[in-house]
Amino acid sequence: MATAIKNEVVLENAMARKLLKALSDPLRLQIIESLSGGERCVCDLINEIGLAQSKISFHLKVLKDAGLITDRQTGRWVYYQLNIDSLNSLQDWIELLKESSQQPSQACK
Amino acid sequence: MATAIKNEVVLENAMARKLLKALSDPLRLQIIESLSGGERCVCDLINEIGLAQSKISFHLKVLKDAGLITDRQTGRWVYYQLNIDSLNSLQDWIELLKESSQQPSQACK
DNA sequence: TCTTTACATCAATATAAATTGATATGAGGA
DNA sequence: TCCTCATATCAATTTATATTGATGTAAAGA
Repeated sequence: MATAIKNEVVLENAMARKLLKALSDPLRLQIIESLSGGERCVCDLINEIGLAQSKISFHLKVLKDAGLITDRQTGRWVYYQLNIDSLNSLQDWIELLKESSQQPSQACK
Repeated sequence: MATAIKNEVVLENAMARKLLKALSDPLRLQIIESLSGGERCVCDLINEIGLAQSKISFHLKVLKDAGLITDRQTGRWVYYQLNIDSLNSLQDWIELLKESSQQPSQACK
């Protein structure tokens, strides 16, 4: 495999790692699923999910640090949105995984 | 939304949750990436990854319980393989997330 | 039947991550 | 300027998860 391509794959893996970690918490998934309907401000998320504000803020930060969501401030409100690019990367990563995964093993002996 | 479709989405979410959780550990990702090259027996995984056997076994179990991999025993060897169906589900789930995620929020006031 | 090999499981411990309740920040309005 | 509201951050604690080293199991060969 050419070095350039190999580096790409390694990068892709590192990114996937971050994204998957961020997606591994049930509350964060609730947030993600809520944002999948479109941009939301924190106050709406708090109402929708019905949990402590500090909790929501904490998890929003995790998601943002991973690059899964972006934010935009308007006055006192902060609006969050899913970052489509990150979702595409994740899909690409999965696609790569599938590619030659069905090849049979050589028998151990 | 029709009940049948809604239930499907809920199911999809529950499955995604399990898969993402299983994928959230770096060692498990190493295993997954190794298996992305094709079926492997545990002994090969241990050599490739270079870590304690009990550790590998533990994480293989987590991955298997989540449905991400399948196993097949032949004599004393157990071969693991990625489960393509689970990867497809995950891709579908991501696809659904993307669908209407770029809709703008209504302003808070 | 005894031994070895490949793998799984378990109990104890270590590590990492989430929750809680309180406080901080910074924008806007009175 | 002072107050309120929306959100972020923090330290202490709780809870969840991974690691370790030892032991168990089942297949195969001597």
